[in-house]
Amino acid sequence: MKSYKILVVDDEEDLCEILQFNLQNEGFEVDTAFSAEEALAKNIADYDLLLLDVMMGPISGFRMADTLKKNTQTAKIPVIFLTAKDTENDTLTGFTVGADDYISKPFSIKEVIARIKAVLKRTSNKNEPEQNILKYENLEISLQNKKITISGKEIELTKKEFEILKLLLENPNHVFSREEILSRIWDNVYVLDRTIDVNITRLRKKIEPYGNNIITRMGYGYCFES
Amino acid sequence: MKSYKILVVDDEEDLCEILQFNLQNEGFEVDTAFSAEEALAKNIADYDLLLLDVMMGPISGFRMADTLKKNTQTAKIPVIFLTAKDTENDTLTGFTVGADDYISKPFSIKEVIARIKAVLKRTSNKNEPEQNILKYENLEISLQNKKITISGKEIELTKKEFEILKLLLENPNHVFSREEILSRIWDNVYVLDRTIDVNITRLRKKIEPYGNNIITRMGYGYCFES
DNA sequence: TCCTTTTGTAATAAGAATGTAATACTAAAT
DNA sequence: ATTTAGTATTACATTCTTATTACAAAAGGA
Repeated sequence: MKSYKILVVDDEEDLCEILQFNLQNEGFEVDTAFSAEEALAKNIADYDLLLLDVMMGPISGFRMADTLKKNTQTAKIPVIFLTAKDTENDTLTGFTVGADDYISKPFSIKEVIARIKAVLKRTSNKNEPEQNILKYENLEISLQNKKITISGKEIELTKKEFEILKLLLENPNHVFSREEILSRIWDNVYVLDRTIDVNITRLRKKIEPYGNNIITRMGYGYCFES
Repeated sequence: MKSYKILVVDDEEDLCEILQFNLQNEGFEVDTAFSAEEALAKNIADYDLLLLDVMMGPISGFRMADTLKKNTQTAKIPVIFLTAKDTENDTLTGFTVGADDYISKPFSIKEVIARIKAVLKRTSNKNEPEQNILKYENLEISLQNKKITISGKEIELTKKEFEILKLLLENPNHVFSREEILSRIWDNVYVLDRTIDVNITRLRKKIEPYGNNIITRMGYGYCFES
């Protein structure tokens, strides 16, 4: 069984060592960094989990996590924050940045280990079945599958049909002009407006009985009406 | 002023009643359900806010909220979780599921009411941050929908009718000459002045009882009088 | 490559929106 | 009062917009 790699980032060097020692004892691979800058110099994508101190140096743990969340390669790496500050406000900020857990100092090593294991367990499951599903009544559209089901029955849509339905369903009751649909879904915009009509017709037919939810707004365009 | 509809879901029936009684006293409309299943049987989309117990029956409040967030019709309804468990872990799940607030039992009714009002205030701005709605009394015109409603009842307008109403309503009490209306709404200006009259007539008829608000200024044009 | 599927186009049909003209009103002006 | 200019209303004609169909052209897979 592959061992997990953990990066500990904290400006208290003693604490880093203590954590490193104990976590290695638990079978994790552990690296440490004493500042966000030092951490960011490493290849973060290699790690399976980050332990970030909130209060340190010029770049706080929050800001560091924020940065990582914006990078596709590191966005999904679970983060546990370590902090002495225990105000609600901080807790909240941590969450908005996508913290997977939050540990207040002082903490027991046992607690840290338990949390780490919990987070790893949770996220290892999560990585796969990323359920991006849009629903309207019995109409479910799965963004990862590019498939839709109606009352559980699978319906095959072509790419264009799918994209149109997705666009409309993401903004129910919003009227999209043909120009808007074209520019959002087509790469080359050199197709006729009538093309949209045809695709709408095809889509409507396939998603019965929800075809009627795609409404024509004469002179304006189309919208999905809920 | 319309009162907000709140759904309370908790397996402690006593608590439900207490909340219902107190919230009704505050002027809310309140329904209760004693399980997620019971709640889901209702038309959730009707409610303006949900109070969800975390720990109940086979479907937890978290899972219920999760389900709702995936449905276009219910995704934007604010959720406040009620829980006896005050562990950080639960708090976390609550946020990821899109909780708008989080109240730990035991709580004071005053606190609950305050939180509800805060959340409603926050989200009521958010729900239609698209100031795409023009209003005059019970006449609402939604710019993204290209639709209008009168006392909640939907009225179908044609494009020209809609554009005229929009123009007038955006500038109440301003008299627009036929020339001005033409140049603003018509692409080719090669139509007769009388065309406006006809469109005004049609519009007036459709927006009863607000037809009379579109005033004729003899020799000048039309305006919407408020 | 051949075959299948997707996608775009063109032609036509259907339907809705809009414009026009004829006529009836209405309010101001003489 | 009568006239007149401006407006309302109606029915009808026209024009626009969309729906539908069949077919052609790309795009993709085996």
